[in-house]
Amino acid sequence: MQEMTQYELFHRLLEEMGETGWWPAESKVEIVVGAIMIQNTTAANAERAVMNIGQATQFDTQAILDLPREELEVLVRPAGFYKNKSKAVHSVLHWFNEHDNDLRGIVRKYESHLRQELLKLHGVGDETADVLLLYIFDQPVFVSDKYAQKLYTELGVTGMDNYKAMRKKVSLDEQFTTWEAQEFHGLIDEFGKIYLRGKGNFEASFLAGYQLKIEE
DNA sequence: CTCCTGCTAG
DNA sequence: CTAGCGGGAG
Repeated sequence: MQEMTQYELFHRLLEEMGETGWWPAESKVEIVVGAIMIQNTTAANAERAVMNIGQATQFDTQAILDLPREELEVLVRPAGFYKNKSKAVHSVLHWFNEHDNDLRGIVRKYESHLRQELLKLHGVGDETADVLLLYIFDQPVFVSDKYAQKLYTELGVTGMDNYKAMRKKVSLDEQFTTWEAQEFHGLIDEFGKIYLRGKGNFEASFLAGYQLKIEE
């Protein structure tokens, strides 16, 4: 059993798999839309809905907000949960609009309360809030999605069962830059798609036999 | 805890 | 045919 820190894990993943370029999107609005579409859905289904919305609106905030609810729902449909996700897209973009789409201004205004503010938006829960902090507001946070929970559990970290316990236990090592934190999440998910789906796959991976050391 | 929804890998 | 997705709300 070899021990490694989160930062060492990040570099190991990067060496083995290469840059992921996460979050793959051409604009912040597309990232917001994608972050909501992906909720409990496969990437292929989410991508269809993202493309639908892009074709209809070019990811223009006002164009999306101007869509009648039923039209937006039709575009979202392939990603599933179309009513909730349509509301979620609307609530987040409407909130951005109220702040003149000034993302830096939002960060300055809310500072350390930003996460709590995001959680108030309909359709934004723990994970999506962290995804937005990481890819929209460029803050180096750890996103504990299902793959991260599975990976950390495989690496011997206990108490990964629910988000709050996890957030209390796992925070990124200080040395992570925002870009590294963004890549880290992408790498964990790309790793997860390959090695954390069926059983026995992890044992066959390049991370088998490692223990993750979490700093207190 | 249950429900929300579409899609596909197995 | 069902299990399970890069979750969230009530």
